[in-house]
Amino acid sequence: MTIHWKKLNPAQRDAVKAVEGPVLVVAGAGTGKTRTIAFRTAHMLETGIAPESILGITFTNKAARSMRERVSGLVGRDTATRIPLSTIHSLCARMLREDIAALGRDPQFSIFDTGDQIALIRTAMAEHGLDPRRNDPRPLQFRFSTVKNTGDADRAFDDPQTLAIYNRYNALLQKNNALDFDDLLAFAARLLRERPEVLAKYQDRFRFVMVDEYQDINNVQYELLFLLARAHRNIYAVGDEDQSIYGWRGASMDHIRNFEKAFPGARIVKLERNYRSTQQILDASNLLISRNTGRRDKKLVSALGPGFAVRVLAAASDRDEAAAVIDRIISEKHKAHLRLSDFGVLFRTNAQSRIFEEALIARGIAYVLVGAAKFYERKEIKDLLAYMRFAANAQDAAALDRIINYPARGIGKKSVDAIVDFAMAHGQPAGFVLRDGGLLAQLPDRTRAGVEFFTRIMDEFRDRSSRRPIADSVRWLIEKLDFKTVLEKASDDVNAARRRLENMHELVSSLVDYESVNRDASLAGFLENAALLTDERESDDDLKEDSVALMTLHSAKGLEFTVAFVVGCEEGFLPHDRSMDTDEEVQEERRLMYVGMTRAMKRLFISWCGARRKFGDMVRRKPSRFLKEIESLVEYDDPGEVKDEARSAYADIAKSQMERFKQLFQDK
DNA sequence: AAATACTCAATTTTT
DNA sequence: TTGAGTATTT
Repeated sequence: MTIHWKKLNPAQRDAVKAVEGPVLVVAGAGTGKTRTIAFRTAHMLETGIAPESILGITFTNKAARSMRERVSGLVGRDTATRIPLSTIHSLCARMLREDIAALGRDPQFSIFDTGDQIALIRTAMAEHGLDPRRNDPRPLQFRFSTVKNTGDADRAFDDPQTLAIYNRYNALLQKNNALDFDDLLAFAARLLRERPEVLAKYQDRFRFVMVDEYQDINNVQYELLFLLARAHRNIYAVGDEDQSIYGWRGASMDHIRNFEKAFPGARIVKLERNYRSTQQILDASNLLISRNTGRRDKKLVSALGPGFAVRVLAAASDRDEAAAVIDRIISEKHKAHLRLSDFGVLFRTNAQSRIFEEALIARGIAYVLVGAAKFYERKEIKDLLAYMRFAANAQDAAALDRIINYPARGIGKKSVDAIVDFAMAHGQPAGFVLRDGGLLAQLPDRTRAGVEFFTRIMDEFRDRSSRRPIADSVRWLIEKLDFKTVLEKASDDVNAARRRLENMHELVSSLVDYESVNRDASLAGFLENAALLTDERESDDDLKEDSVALMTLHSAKGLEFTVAFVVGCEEGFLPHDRSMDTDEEVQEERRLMYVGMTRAMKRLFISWCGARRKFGDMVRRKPSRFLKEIESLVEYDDPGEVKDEARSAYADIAKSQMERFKQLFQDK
């Protein structure tokens, strides 16, 4: 295998050759980031570096997958699979399974997702005299997460009650022998910080550290990476501050901005040649983002020629906006011989999708809602996983709570409380008291029968799961609990029931896959995968059909469309009403718009409307300040052009809107 | 325990 | 307007 250096531009070549020492690659949108990382990896392997020593960190499973695929294409699958390339969460999970005992915790821990966290926080709230029905636990969940990602709970919580709930929440996690997503990082960081021998082991194992999306790391992730790289200083960070859109989740741009300070002598390589979009799209995007302060100066230059100007569609109402966008999709599709999958409609909030969906359905155009209904978040999957979790970790009370009476077997809320109280009183995890004679004696007959049935099922399931194939034991469970009937009863439509059952079997299939690639497959191992795999698994029908993609601006990051629409470009959406109090927030909103704009390859449309229905009633809307900022580089839609395909009503409205649009800007 | 009625809140969501 | 979650009824 040899590197084809000619396939790289000079900046990319520099980035590929930079192997030793700290390197920051500033990779603008569409500048061939993945290609560069893949080539660099191949280059390293060619110089004799062991694949096992190159740690590759991404934030999403999807990114990890695509990275591995690209490297596979260059160095072959056998070598590529040996590279430890994973999300930072799964890296931490693996380190903790190996070494968490050094911190006095059980390596068999469960991983709690947001739903499990909420349940525990509810309990903790109730115990501290805060009624979870009157007080929404979600803001607390959010705050706790932020605290774990930035550190120091004592300072973060002003009132003692919140601090007490936070401490209780963590105690409950420990009782469940569980870690939440943030704990995975926090415990891993603590492990490396407090156990020098463990740190030395990983520093030695991972001689080269490579991090994607460096602009999105938080403080804990930074500490982790810093510790790993401290000794050898081989850290390769790739990112683009202009695409940092997760500040609200604790990501901090300080790290990418202070890279040279953290790693003195660092090399900076800028990738500015863009292979995705035409120049006029980039000009408008560059102009918009140049309004942000404190950024490293960067200007994307297209390798594809000038192309078309960015076009603004102004509509009278939200329905008209949807109609105008769809008219454009139809006319561009014919004009440029495109497929539906060449089009992407990008919006700020999920609620905006509905009106586009309705309009698309009405006109018989296929679409996919990207990011919706994540596979592992579906109820039937979580239920099934809860059985597996409880089998793997009998302390996992959150899982128990989910399944002890599902399918219904006569165990009511009262009885569940009794079980929990009993467990508390005896200082034992709930799962362990289920077969206690003293407890069973207090339960009514029907309930006792239910509990005994549940215990029997769990025993047999656990026993079967300890042998391979594990998939068979899950199939057995689905049969034994008769989920087919249960699901049919629970859903009003037969198709929904069928789909849910199919999803359960889909989970079994992924278990089969897992067992076929992992020699030492275990229930716990599979669960770890599942807990960290919150990606949607695209279903077969999504892949088959040619369809327009609908998604939020956040989920559009990393994607590209021949023709992209950034819709709802109004004050209130961009920037969002809830994110315009501080300049920091507005700048992040601007980056969000920038991410949306740079998704477009050949044509970019930006739309807005003068009135839209919100929470039931019509409200007036004004065009976004961001539109104003790029006004000099956009053209307004000429309704005449789409007349053939469009309803004539649209043409009239658009004409009047165009006038109004200009007026609105003059008002300012 | 399940079905139905009411109340309240509504940004984004890599794991 | 829609939905999630809770309270009330059957």
